[in-house]
Amino acid sequence: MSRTAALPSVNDTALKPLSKGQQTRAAIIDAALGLATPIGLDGLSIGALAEIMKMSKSGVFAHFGSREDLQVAVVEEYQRRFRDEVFLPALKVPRGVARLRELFQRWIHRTTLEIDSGCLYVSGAVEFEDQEGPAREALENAVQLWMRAVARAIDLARQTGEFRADVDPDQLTFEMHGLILTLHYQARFLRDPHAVKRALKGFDDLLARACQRPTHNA
Amino acid sequence: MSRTAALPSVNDTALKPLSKGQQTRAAIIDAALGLATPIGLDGLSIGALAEIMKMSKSGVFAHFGSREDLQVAVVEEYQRRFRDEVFLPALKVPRGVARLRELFQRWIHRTTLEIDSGCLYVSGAVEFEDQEGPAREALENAVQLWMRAVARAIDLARQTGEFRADVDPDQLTFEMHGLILTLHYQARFLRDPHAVKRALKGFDDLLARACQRPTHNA
DNA sequence: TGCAAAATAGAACGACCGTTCGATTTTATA
DNA sequence: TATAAAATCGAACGGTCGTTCTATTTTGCA
Repeated sequence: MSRTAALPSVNDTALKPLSKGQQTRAAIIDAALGLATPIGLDGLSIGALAEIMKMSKSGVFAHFGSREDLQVAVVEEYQRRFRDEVFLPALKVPRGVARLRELFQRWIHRTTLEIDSGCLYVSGAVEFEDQEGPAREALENAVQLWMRAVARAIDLARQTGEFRADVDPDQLTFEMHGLILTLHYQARFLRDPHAVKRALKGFDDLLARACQRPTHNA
Repeated sequence: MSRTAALPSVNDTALKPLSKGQQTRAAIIDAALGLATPIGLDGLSIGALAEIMKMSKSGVFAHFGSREDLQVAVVEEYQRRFRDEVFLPALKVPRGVARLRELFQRWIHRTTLEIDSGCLYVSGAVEFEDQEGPAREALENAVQLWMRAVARAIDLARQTGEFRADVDPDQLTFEMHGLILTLHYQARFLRDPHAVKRALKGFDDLLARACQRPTHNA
């Protein structure tokens, strides 16, 4: 309840050196993340988590009011890392196509790493499709925020004049998301070794289409 | 074990009018499909299934040697319906772009219906990413078969000369799959009302690109 | 119609789940 | 260092799960 929207940075390194409780809590969340990314948030069990942490079930449980709160904490930590690895570094690249390209490459790179570990934004979306509650809300907020960030980067590429004026940021975001999702699907489930190459090729085609001056219709 | 690859049609209507056991088995699978599409194959519980069927747990269980066999049966039934609704009808359309378009439209249509109910090829892929066994194999076989069917339809559109000669069927299949996956994601999880429109627009762009004569490089 | 075979029921099992509660240990502070 | 607070433990709870048994009922065929 205290920081649903704030999402303070990991690098906030406040002067206080973290109490014992806070640092075990952080360690639990870290372990939970490693457990939830392959199996999913639904498969996350407190018993298994306790075993990894070499703690009692109730000891782990006490750090979160409920399993649901644990799931929310895991989602927020995942979001934090995604933001730090993908979004923030890309802001250093000048706005326009260059930044969008950087954004997508980092997105691809992270997805590539997740071919072995799994992606919470994918598994979570499937698990919480029909299921309401705070965990779903946290997940949806995180994804929506990221989608809007991508659309904004596209819009900036249009404002710089690199993209055609009639490029629809939401449409292009949709198609980029599609490339990521099918990359994940083909590589992680179907074990297709060519998936990364295909996603990059697809993105190049999208860029070419968004840049090209209108040569013809249909 | 008896029909892993055969997958006999529902319309095989053999002369024998189905024994009592066979028809309750079919009814159970039907109910299981309705239960598994929203929740997933992992969430499929024999207890819940028994309640729906108004049978005892052991009564339901007896029709399948194990929960795993039940999952396989559900996947095969899902595959059968997908084939009957999407693939087979499209074969009546002449090969080429027309048939490919028919294929995709039916695919989209089915995905649209599944915005409320869920898709086994999506939820199953997530659930069985790291999990070996017959259920995963059945699922992977079904999806691979469908991917190959799409790629074949694309190749035929190339052979008719409608598509450029350098169009890569697997690449285009990859991108079409992406449109479907993000349609499912955006519509079912994020509840975006524009998702269908975006997927259709994306497909039109893919077609235009595959048809157009090489006007420039860059 | 009679009878073996098939289908279903019902109870019980061990395992794991999230959660609660009271006791105990560890931490942080005055 | 004493002491209140925070952290952790251990046992137990009710629940659901897949699965296994043994009866009992229902089916289908001679």
